[in-house]
Amino acid sequence: MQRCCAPAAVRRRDREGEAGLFRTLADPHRLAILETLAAAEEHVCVCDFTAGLPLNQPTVSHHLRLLREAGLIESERRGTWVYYRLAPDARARMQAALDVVFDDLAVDETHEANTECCTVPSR
Amino acid sequence: MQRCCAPAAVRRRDREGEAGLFRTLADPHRLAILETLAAAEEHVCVCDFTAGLPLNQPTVSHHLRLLREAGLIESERRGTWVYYRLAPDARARMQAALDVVFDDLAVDETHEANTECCTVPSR
DNA sequence: GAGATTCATCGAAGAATGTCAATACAAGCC
DNA sequence: GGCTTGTATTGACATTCTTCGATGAATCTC
Repeated sequence: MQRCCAPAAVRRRDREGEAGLFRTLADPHRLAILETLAAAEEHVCVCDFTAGLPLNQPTVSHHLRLLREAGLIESERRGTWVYYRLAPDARARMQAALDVVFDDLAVDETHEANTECCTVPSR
Repeated sequence: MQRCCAPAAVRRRDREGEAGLFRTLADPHRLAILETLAAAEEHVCVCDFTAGLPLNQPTVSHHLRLLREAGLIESERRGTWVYYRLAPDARARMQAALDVVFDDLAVDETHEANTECCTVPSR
């Protein structure tokens, strides 16, 4: 009787934070905002997003809030206008989230002895 | 009368595909599956996921289907068991999606003349 | 063939999300 | 002060997502 596979493969670390970061990027309009901010040399006015995106103003504000709460962008008020810019570590944090998933780091911290695995056919 | 900012900042390219990829990673259990497959040397049996994740079997199957439909993982049946592995280009595709957002490439393809920008205060 | 096991699919319930109209808040101007 | 403009928040609705029980499909053993 053999196991179907290596006994304890499944990683069980909590990836809620990384999943939340990816969820923040899981909307094309938020990607457009991030892409705009990443390409902009200066801060970008909210009014540019309300004018440039096919969304109403409250929806734009909603997406900006989600990005801000995720720590990916930062805001600054200048008089009547509010300007947004990419957070300095935005890209690094997204890259780190990706690396956590695809790099085989931290080997012994997440395994669990899965002693009731299936058996393998003769094949 | 001055503009509040550079006239045509907002990117308007369709990022539905990239957003869909990020949405696929926007769940901690799917991240655990990907992380497991990335760390595994061999293919991983579905039974390992149903045993190792705090989810019922139909839910595990659902997540595997989403990952498979996104092209991030591949399946292979061996007799009764089904084995999954990371798609060869999975990481590269996620990296490309990230780069599209944060790299300032393809400068002239996405701008739109936003001629009705706000004005800037004297400051 | 019948029965058992593994995995996928279906259908439904609850939660989360995207969107917008209405409204509130903040700042500048008269 | 009141008025106007830019932005944020609230409340509601429709859609999507996560989850699970029930069921179906595929394969193996007897």
